[in-house]
Amino acid sequence: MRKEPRQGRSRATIESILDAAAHILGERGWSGFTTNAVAEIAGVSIGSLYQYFPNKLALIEAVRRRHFDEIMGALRSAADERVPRMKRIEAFVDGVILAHTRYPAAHRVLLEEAPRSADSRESHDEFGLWYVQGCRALLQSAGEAHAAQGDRLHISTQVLASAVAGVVHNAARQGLLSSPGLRLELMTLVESICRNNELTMVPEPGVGSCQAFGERA
Amino acid sequence: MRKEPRQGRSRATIESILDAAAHILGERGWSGFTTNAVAEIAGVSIGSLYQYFPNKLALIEAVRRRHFDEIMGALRSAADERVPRMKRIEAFVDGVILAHTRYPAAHRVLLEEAPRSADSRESHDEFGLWYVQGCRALLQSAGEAHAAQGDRLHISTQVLASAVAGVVHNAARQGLLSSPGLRLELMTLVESICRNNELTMVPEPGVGSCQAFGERA
Amino acid sequence: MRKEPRQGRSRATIESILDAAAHILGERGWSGFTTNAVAEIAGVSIGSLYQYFPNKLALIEAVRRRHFDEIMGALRSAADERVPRMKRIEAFVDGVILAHTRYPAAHRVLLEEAPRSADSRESHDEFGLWYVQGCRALLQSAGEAHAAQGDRLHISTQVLASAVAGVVHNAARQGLLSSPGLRLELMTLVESICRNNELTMVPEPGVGSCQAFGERA
Amino acid sequence: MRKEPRQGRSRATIESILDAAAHILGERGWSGFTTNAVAEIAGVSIGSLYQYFPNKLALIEAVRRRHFDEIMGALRSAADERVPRMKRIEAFVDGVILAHTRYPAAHRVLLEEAPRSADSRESHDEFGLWYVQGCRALLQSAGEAHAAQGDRLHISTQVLASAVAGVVHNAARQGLLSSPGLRLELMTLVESICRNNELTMVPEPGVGSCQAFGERA
DNA sequence: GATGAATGAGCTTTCATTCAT
DNA sequence: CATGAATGAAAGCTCATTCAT
Repeated sequence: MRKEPRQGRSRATIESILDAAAHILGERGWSGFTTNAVAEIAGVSIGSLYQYFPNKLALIEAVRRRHFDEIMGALRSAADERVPRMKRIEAFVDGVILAHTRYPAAHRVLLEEAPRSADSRESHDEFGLWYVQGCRALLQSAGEAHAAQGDRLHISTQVLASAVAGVVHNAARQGLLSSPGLRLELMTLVESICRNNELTMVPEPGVGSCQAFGERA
Repeated sequence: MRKEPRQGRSRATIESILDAAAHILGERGWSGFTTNAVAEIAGVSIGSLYQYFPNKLALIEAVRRRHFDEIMGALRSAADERVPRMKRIEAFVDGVILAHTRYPAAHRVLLEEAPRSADSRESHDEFGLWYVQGCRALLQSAGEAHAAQGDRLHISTQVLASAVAGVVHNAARQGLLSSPGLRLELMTLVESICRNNELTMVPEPGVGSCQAFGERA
Repeated sequence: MRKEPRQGRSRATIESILDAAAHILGERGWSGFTTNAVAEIAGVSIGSLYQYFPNKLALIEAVRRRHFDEIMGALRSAADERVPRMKRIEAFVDGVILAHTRYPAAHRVLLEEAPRSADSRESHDEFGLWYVQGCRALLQSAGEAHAAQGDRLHISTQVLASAVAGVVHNAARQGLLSSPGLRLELMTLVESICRNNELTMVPEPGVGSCQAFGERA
Repeated sequence: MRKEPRQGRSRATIESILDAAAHILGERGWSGFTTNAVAEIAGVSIGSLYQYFPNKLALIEAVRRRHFDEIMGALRSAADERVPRMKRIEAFVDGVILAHTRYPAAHRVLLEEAPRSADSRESHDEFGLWYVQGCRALLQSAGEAHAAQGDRLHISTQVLASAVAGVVHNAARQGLLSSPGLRLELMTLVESICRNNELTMVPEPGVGSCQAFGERA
């Protein structure tokens, strides 16, 4: 951000710019996301937009931050180890779904299409990193002592993170976000990944189908 | 395609253009996908490119077709009902992974970012439709007589399709495509979704944890 | 026009663009009429041009309108039925000549070469229609009660319109626009067509040479 | 022309190229006149076209020559001084109309839109010059001893040439070429210009309305 | 502070022309 | 002789960004 808003009206201006940005991102995709369009939808002049955001990337970075803050909230509420596992998963899924209800399509664009700011490129994306870390925490806390580690944990984490993202973003596109069935299916999915993470470590016959593919290598 | 190649060298030209296109799509994303860049990477003049592809959209449509043909091959080999369920899932997962090894990142861009050709816009994307249909077939054949139907099946299908896509595309980005762990985890994921599709229809106590969320509404 | 100018300087920009456009149209013809050339001559950037005119066609349409407004003024001043016929013809010819003095060659290009905007294509060109209507009015008012009608009038109108256009545009090309002889000859031409329109309806021997070709079919 | 055709088939090739060129010129105008399009319509490869015509300009120059030969034929037949004036005008008008019946719209494009070959630019266009000379000859022969000269003749010639061209080309566009009324009106027009050329030299009261504008300057 | 006019690099696409086959 | 694949300059147009008002 170029300068901090000092008065109330500039804070409102910034807010309307961010809303317009999220709206356009979801509605027209990254290729339809132009600063002029954002300014017009926000009802601000293009000059005002550039008074607060030095360039296009800084603008989506701000939008991204808002979105990710919501996601991270969901992950934090799922990280409380005193709560039983199911409840944690439920909190995670509900939080993630909730975070996508305002601008359903925007988040996928943010995560998949929009380029990362230059500096965070190589050290992985900052926000993406946090999200993955949150997923790993969930896996570890879920599996408690039995949780996998190393490569195995890394892969499970990636699978959990990307499966949830894929399902939620697609559901947003299909208008299925508020469907109870989707919520249920998603919880089952998360739970299944969590449980599989434990099981493959201490394979016990008959517990689940997972052992059908029992790790040999 | 604007015209069929008659001489040998033009066939080679077309092939190199498609390769370059897939390469750039994966490397620079949709916004970095410019016809000039494709021509340059392909080592042909921009004019040659336009001799075979009337416009940018026709070009990605051709790339998309190549990619989707591979995916559909995987789905077809998983559709053989005489083969046991596990084998079918294995064939599907292996086929999907294989289809992403040449240009790992390109397919996500193709599916998520790149705009569809104007005519296939409203009737859903033709290729996307086929992919989803293939997933539904897998679910139905997997669940045999017990398979869910209607809304429930619709959601399960979307979840299967988007979870697999999400995981594979992310794995491609992370360089995990060839990891055996990823393959295993993915098969477990698919199997879990398939099994859950049955179970929630005819819930039997003790079979799986899925009933923990047993449908109430 | 894409947007109305709000500040003074933009009005000047638009004016200079239109002037440059008319200039180039006359100097280099339609094939030499490129938006980049117009912008350069106008002394503005190509981006500024496109801020006011959404595309090339909208630009010439604006130039055309300016030109046609002048022509229509000439026709209107020739439509006053209280004025004697000769005076009306004089007003028409003088008006038409005057309308071509600023950018002598531009108008021919506008009328003959430049493509019409897509929407006015089939319903005949709007401006061309007005011009022809004006010519027909002149013929009818000139011939008073004796004026021809139907097919005959249609042809006379087309001949009047195209002969005047042809002569004036050629005179502009040859630098003869300001020659008094041209003005005289043009008036004679118009008067002759008007008179011929009457005579062939009520052929009286000896009145004019026109009956030499007296209509037989 | 790049090389003279030696065999029969190449003569046929050239003929079909010229026909295609005239066709396209009339149908799509100068901006739609592309060498590739001509080759395609002619049913020849683009390479063959360039074997006979070194460039685009040489091609239209050839088309122009064919057209002008027909026009010049009309003018020649109107130049025979032993024939009475009316007959000469009739021959001219009929010849001009006939010359436009094959590719009605092509000739206007040729005369008005298409650029002249570089060398004939400044010394006026060669063909255009011939046409104007023919018109002057008609005027002089028509007016016999009384014909005007100098500036006066120059202007009359330009008016005659441009009026006829304007009317005929417009008639071609409107599909009026074969209308007997058009032929009649055109002859009257030519005759009127011829007669006016004489009359203004030896003004006699009461003969025609032309003296109403009697030259004062 | 806010505005919006101005900028120009860069994109997609066309088409006259050459030359290997 | 004929073919058509290949070329690339140049066109129309967009949009991130600056800066005078």
